[in-house]
Amino acid sequence: MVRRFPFGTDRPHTERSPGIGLAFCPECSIKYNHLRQLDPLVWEVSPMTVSSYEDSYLYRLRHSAAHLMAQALTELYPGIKLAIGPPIENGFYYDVDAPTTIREEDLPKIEARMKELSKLDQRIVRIVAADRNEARTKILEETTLGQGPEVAEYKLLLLEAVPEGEDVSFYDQQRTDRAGTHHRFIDLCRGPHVDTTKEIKHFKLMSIAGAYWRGDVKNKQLTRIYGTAFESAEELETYLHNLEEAKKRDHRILGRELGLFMFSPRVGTGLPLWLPKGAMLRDTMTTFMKEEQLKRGYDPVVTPHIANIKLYEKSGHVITFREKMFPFMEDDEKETFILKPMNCPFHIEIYQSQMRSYRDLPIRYAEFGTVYRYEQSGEVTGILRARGFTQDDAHLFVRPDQLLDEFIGVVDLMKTVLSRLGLTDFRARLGTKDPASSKYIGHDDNWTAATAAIEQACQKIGMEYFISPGDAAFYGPKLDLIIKDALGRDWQMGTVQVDYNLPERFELEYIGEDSKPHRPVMIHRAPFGSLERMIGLLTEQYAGAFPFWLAPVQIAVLPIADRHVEYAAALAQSLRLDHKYRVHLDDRRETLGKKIRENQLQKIPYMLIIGDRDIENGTVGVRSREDGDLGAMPLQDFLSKIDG
RNA sequence: GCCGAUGUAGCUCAGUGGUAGAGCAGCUGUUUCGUAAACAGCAGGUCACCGGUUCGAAUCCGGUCAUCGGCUCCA
Repeated sequence: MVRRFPFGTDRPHTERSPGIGLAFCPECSIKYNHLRQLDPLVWEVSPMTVSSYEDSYLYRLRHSAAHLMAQALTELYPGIKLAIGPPIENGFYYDVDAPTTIREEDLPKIEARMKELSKLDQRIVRIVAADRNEARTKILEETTLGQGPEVAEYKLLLLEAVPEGEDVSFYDQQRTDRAGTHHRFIDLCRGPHVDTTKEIKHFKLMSIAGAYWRGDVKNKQLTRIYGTAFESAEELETYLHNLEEAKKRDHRILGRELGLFMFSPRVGTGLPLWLPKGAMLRDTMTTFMKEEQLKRGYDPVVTPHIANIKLYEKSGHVITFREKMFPFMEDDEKETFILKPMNCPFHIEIYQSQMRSYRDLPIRYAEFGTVYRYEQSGEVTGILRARGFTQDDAHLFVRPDQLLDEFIGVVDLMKTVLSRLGLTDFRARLGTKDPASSKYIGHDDNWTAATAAIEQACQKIGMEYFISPGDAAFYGPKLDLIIKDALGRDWQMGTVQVDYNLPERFELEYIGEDSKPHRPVMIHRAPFGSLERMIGLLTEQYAGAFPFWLAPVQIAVLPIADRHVEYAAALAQSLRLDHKYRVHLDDRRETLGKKIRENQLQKIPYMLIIGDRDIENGTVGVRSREDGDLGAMPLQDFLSKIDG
């Protein structure tokens, strides 16, 4: 691909490796990797995609920024143990085991030292060890920079993890000062890096966090320092600005501003209270889903919020999730009850309440079931991760020969739902069993069959997915829809799970054509995932400006003066009763300007302004959320406008 | 649960050892208005909570709780 760029809008970012620069097209906001310069104005380029971020200059720059930070940390905190420091989606981090606590107030100091080190124009040189022994010696003698072998603790562990036959490389940041003394900072690293520290100019250290060595909670917790780096000051500035803007879209802020939901410490962590407008939103979404499900042959059921614990002992949930359940309701003399953490066992009970024939299947039980899970304190995040939430749950009991079609039907429903909600930016994740873990129940044969069913269904319906080992439910593999929030964090939304194991545990049966008992397969599914998480995410996606069909208030009627209130009230009531719109009458004695401002900030799709002229002519003054004042029009014209 | 940060009026925030502040919101009055904030007045806080240091603490120290950013986890 050859593309011509206006002079000055592109640039090779490193003279020493001209083949891998980056170009930016300002008109189309697309970044390109430039492959080759054909003449002064023309580069051969390829569009930069997510998968090639790893090959980009930016990726190397951030990786080098992590090393630069490690160098500063090594100087400022003698005895610090370096672990790993990779580039990540929006920057980089380095995990360290520091001799003293590093606080956020220390970041400016570290940043300042990085700036100095950057300016020293240290050459970054790749060194490949001849063999493992030499690598080991280098780690112990050179990367420790005379601080003693103990600072190499994590690097030695990393060396063991380098696959046999792969080069073991080091990157050395070296310079010679005016007195002629040679300085170096050498770190075990696969690379690649930029050529000199001077290239690392536009960076910022963002935050400090704890992170377990190798991501395992049983290991020591290290200190992780996050930073970001860009190729230009403008890009860094834009990134930081966008981050601030994204925070304004945070569902927790909009939830309060728009009157959707609230939390109260007197109620409890992670237990949302739904306010009138939020409750309206829930109703609209629930109604939509119920209608879709009725079209597709689901049967509604309703089950209690608590149950005898024995039910969950049988399902296997108590053993796996005891610590994540709300405290049990115990009475030594009587039964023990628990708040339900999920709905499956109830639907299984309903299935088992009578003999099922092969002719009855598939059976699809749907319920908006509110469940309670005692998430760890640090895990609760507004309504995206609450301790009480409502799943748009259903369980399908199907014959093995129906599994594929039923699974496809569910994926089709999910696609319908996503498209109706206007969510286009999602990924599908196939969570499979991690062979190394012992948390999974059931025979391998079942797991293989279930996983194959999902893959087959996805292929048939053209759903692209990526495989994530270890992300299965404990009873079966699953296909999850992953969507990002305003801050770019991934959230699991809708889910479909194929389950051979609970039917076995509960000894579910149906009588086949051959008059013999057979075992059904279960599909667990929730297209939204939960109402709470989906509403939180939609709030961020739309920045609170919900599409007309979802908006809790669709139309605000604004009388200009007291004498218009009666007419406006009648109009509002007619819109409610005759046209089934959700209408708010703003009859406060405020100026029109103020009412317009406030209803606009409430992101109401349409305002109808009523004054003398409108009453006289039978018109309404229409103001749209997106396009502002549309002027006066006959009511009928407004109605046909919003109907279309 | 762990690491780091934050907690002052309903909201957004100022106040670094000496009598708690502003804007918006609220209330009262005036204004009756044509497309993003009328005007005036009033009221509102155990400075998250508990303990300590001090003649004196919103401010310094310790603990607890909640929230935020991560880590781990997510049936």
